[in-house]
Amino acid sequence: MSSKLHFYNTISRKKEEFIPANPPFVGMYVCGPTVYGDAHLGHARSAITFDIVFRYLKHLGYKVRYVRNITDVGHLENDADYGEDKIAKKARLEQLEPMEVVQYYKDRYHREMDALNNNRPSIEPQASGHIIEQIAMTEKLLENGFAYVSEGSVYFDVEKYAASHHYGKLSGRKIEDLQSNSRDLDGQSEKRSPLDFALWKKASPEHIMRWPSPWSDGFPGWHIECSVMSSKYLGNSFDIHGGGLDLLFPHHECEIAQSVGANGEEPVRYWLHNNMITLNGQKMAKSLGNTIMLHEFFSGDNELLDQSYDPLTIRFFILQAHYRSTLDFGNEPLQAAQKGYSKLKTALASARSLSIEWKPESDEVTALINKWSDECAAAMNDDMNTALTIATLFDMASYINGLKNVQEKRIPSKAQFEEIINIFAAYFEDVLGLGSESTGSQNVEVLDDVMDVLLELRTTAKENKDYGTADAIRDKLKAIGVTIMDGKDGADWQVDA
RNA sequence: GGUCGGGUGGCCGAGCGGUUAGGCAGUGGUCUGCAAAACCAUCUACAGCGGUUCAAAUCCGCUCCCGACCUCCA
Repeated sequence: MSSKLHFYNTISRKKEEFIPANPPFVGMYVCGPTVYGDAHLGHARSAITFDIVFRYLKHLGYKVRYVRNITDVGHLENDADYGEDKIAKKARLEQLEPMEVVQYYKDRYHREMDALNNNRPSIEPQASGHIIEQIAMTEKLLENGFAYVSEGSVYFDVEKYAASHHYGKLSGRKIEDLQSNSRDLDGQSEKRSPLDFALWKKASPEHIMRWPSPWSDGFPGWHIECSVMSSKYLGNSFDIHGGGLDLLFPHHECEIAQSVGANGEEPVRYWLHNNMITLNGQKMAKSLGNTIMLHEFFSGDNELLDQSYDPLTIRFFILQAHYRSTLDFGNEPLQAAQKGYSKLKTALASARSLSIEWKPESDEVTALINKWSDECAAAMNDDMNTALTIATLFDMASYINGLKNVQEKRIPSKAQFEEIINIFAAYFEDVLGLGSESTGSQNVEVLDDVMDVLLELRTTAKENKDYGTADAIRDKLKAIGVTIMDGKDGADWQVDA
């Protein structure tokens, strides 16, 4: 196998071979959620995308430290909400402590990400726990002459920085264009240039989330937490920075400017951005009011949804598209995903319990195994083309299912079949995270025994041509979500997704 | 307006110079007491118009649509 891992690096706009700075260690930072509301499908796509990076790098043998922040200090809002901290606003609305709101949504976020089978990051730092470091970095930027104090707030001086560095290198923006396009926002009089962004913001009197600083009682700016927490846990220069495409500008551009301005080092070697999920061709966003919350998918409780969807169906749906493409949501595609996913899951389960007459090892089967193994690796290595990996898994599933047919000639040896299962499981479960966790082993065993009893009764009924009873057993089980499948040698069953 | 990215068969989606992508749906079979599942076979494509090339969904140009960012956002 000759293919090597390549990522599309946003900053160079090309696929590049991934070579960590300090192998076998890899540092990855991903922009996490603002915990003042529930997660929607877009949050799921980002989390799943970088969970795949995390899992695949580990699969390749790297030691990965995955840092994903929790934003809990709030940021400025425009319009009527100008100057008000998002979390504080919500808190007043609900008469809760701000940190109580944070805790509530953080817990829900974790539960939903767990349900999607995302591995937890290695470190999940909160912005509120790094105020001291954010103040320190702001001081460093003031010292280095890239920031200025104005009315108790501190701003990054973009023009000053741009005189000696390339501001816009990530997003491909030109500073002249930005200047001519900038809009008039309130509070810009404090800034020397509309392009400047806040490092520290003085809190208005009604703003309850606030911390003391050398400049004012206030709160950190929007971008500084990521620069601070990534360098704290991964170093001034680290391998991978991930996030949604919508964060490219200004957020990630500002992160580069801040880090370079403070530390004099280019912070990130590979920039990875996942694309958006669209609904009727438009992206899902809070501001557009067309978001569907994750818990609504799980419960089906949204008028846009025909039914509820299993979290792993959502995961599969997302992985069937490449992470850099937009993915259009719909009930029909989601239902297609549900069936396809179920097919793969069932194929793996039946492979694990398959017993047929094995043949001696054959070159033909060995060639197949090598082909599948290479295809899976090549697909993942090519900028994580999970859609292609899944296509290979479908090939393997067809082969596995076909082994029961008498006309199948390519019967493997026992060892070869075990290798096939290992490859399938390595990608399906470990890399793509699509294996469903078996819950409560003891209950499962009891259920197995109970089902054996029922199937035995039904078989007896069938032998007596008592199809009424046989069908009644099948129908009633179907009604509670268990499907009976009659086969050549006995019946099989599965719990519906 | 500026800067990017798209338009693939009934639906979703890979591919980005020569090979069946794949899934779901449809059709015809096999199997089955019936069903389900599974397997086999099969049908719909590359927005339009030009150009480059032995060869273009894939490269170039134009046209028409659509989206993203520039503002909190995955």
